[in-house]
Amino acid sequence: MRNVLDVLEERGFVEQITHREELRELLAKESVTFYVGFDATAPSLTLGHLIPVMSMLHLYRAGHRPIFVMGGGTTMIGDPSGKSEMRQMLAAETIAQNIKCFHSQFSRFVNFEDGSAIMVNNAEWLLDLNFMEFMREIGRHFSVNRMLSMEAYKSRLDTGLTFLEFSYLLTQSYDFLELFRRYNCRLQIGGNDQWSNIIGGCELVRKVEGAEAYGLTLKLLTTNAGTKMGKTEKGTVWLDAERTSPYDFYQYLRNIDDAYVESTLGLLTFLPMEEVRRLGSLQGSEINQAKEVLAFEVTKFVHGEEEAVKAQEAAKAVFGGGGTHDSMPSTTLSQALFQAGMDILTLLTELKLASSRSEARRLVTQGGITLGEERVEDIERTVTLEDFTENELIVRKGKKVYHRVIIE
RNA sequence: GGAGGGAUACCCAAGCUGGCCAAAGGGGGCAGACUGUAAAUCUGUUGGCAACGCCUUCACAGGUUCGAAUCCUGUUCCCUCCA
Repeated sequence: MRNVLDVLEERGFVEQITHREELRELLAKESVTFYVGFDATAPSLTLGHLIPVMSMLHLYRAGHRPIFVMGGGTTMIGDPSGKSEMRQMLAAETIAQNIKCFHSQFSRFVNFEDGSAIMVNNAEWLLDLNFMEFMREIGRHFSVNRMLSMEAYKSRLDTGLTFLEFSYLLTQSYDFLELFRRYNCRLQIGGNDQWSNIIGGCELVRKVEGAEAYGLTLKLLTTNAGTKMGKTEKGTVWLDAERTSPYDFYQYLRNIDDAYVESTLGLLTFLPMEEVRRLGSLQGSEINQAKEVLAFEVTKFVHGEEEAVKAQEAAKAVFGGGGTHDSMPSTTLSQALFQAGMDILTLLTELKLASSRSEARRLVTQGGITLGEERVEDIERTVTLEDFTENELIVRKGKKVYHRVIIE
């Protein structure tokens, strides 16, 4: 059997590793407990979280034990890494609620029942810490001189950094120590922006416990604009179907840049690498096949096969020949509303295709709105029952946003 | 605690000798052309509305003025230097 570390590297997960060879040997000879921390700042995971989750699953399937650490305690502080401003602190109840949501989402991927995977909240040990004890036991191991030279803090030095944020490194490092003590956790994985926090933890475990602890950082999923993947103009791509429909989720991946198809396939699917490379090497419009595979596979993984098939069929119906499909976003409106006719601006705002009448006006004026096959050119255009075919009307905004209006 | 600097639309950032400012420029977004439901490029657009006008915006609350993002006062927050 192949070494998981090789698998992770081949699939493009790994950015940096501490003690690579040692870690590789360890992973080969025994079941290793490892952890990834998640900040519970929202009630759902996002597409971006899928990278750490996938890396965890590769390890999980190779027989290692993952700990999903919920940042119930650290979320109350806010990590300054990679952020230009201090994060807003969340209320404890909100965090607790978010953690519940995370738990149910993770449960789809791993089994917490049989102990092969663990979920804990670091609030358990962080909230009751005694400051003086903490400083004497933990604080003494950290050099401020070194911390100040870290990339994570440098950028904040001129814009301002509170001590609360500065000590984030200590609290996260302490997590690792605590997890080592509780579960013999030996490896911490995180995004590359976590590198300094991770090293902090490794070193702390080594200093205090004299044990071998390792760290590994993951590539951050980014689009070519440099923005974090999974963050779109309309906000975040969520894994929760209520927040991002399977159709939109599918479409997001279906529309990914050519340049990222291969790497994303490696990271977000379990397809064999030969297949990933084959799909990634497709040229010209051929690569659309690869995008379909990518979108389908990931949607299937997150929402299940049934939803994935529906999303795919809906996409094909829409983009293939102007057909319609049940999975297409739709809105049902009363027939009475169209009896006298509804003006196009009202309809667009009603369907949330435009956030204001001004925006709707702009869209129409610029030729961005199509009703069925007809491009709307007049902002005075009124939509009546005659525009519907079998009680349906497809409203299109731009090239890709389709919305089905159903009357009853 | 003392001295100084700052707060502008989604973000960055001009304006700050008062009217020509719904506010330059860039980024981002949206739309159009091209295309492959891609990228790059080009074009338009980007506070709201009963829309050639009106309303609400330039940290917050007041004031001066015919008129304020621009001047004055107070408040809050942030930064820098000194202690």
